[in-house]
Amino acid sequence: MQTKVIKSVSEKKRVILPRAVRRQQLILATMRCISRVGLSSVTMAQVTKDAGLSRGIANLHFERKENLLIETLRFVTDEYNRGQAEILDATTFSSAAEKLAALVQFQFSRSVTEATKMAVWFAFYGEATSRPTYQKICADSDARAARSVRALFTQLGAAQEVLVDVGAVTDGYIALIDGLWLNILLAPQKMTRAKAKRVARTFLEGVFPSIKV
Amino acid sequence: MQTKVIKSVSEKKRVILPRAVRRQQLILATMRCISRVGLSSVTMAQVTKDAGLSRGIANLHFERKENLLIETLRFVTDEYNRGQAEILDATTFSSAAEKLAALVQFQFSRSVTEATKMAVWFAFYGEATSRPTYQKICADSDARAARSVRALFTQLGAAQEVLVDVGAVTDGYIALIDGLWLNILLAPQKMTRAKAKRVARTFLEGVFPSIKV
DNA sequence: GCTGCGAATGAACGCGGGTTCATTCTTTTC
DNA sequence: GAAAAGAATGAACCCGCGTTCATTCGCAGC
Repeated sequence: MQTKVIKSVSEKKRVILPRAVRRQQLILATMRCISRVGLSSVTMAQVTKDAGLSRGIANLHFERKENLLIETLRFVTDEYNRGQAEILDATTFSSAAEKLAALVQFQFSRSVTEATKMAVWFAFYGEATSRPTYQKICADSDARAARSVRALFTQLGAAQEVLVDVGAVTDGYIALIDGLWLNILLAPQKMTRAKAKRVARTFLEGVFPSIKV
Repeated sequence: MQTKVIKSVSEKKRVILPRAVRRQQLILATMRCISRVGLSSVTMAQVTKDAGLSRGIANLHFERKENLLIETLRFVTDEYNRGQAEILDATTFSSAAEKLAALVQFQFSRSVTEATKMAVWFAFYGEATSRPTYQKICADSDARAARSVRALFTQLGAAQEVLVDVGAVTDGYIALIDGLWLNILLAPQKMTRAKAKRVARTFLEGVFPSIKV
């Protein structure tokens, strides 16, 4: 049989790779599986199969399924926070307004809003109420994100002639973004990335009239 | 033993109630369980125990667990939509601005934002990507809610001197509310109902300057 | 009061999924 | 080149959960 020949050639070449690589492979596979079947019905069998690895490997590198899930959440939040910080901590922008434009661009970039990541975010949000660990990771990530946005908004507010309530505006902006992401996830054909950007810019131009985002 | 006496008195008095009552009991129990342990680990045993009923009764009234979950989602969305429609379809408000104020009041009322309901909403949102049935129910509910908000905003926009992009403002408002709900769920001590209302009103006064919400 | 119907019960079943571990294979060290 | 270390495998185990169903019990009709 041809299949047999092919199989015997490609079959079972056991590869050994560093721990960090395996962990990432499994995390990425977990993300794909969550977006495909949902957090509540992901199985280790699916994840390891998707990663092209054997059944027992997850336990070797993560011990328990719960750890793999937690690391997956951390992976997504860290990646986002790093990306956002890269913009907001940068000193190369010529103005605060430009930095703000870059932020919006980033928040609705393909890499942030791609279906599999959005699905993972909200899957964990949905479980956060009942899982202290998820709750903490989400809350910490949100707090970090909010702090740096607030700093930027304070700067922008100072340049305004009209007094703005920076606290309320920051909370509002964060909420707006979360809500737009949710919309993109639930009805992607109704809420596109372009439309979402427009909505975010409308909000920002409303509160900071002097700038054009 | 006293306990024994009490037990033997209160024990196993089998009660028979109409189907609709049993279904609602189970749905309410499901909501409590989801908010306590999360959608991904609710079990039928927990639900029936929480409802104070026997193991098999859920299958008697819902056939499969999945049906009970779907009905629970429908229960929550229907309740919200009914409440919102009651305000937006009313003809007793003396002005559109007043109607808007009532809407905000409703959206952050205790009954809408109570932890158990929020938890249920977002638990299903999180699974919606991978479950067409959930997705459809959520999308339909959102669309209905958006339609009537849009109608109100169109009215309000017409009364403005400055032209507003009603579409973008509606999308923005809906997203803002969703985001605020998410914040209330994830960090209730940081985002209170009062604060959320203030943020929503700030947004509305920004886009409809002529009115005070 | 008796009977039949259907609501309610909960013990039992079977399966699916997480976890374990003996074994195999690769790499490193001496 | 041998041996030790440890990465990777996957069959097997066990537990928990959804579902079934024989049985019990309350109530309406006669």
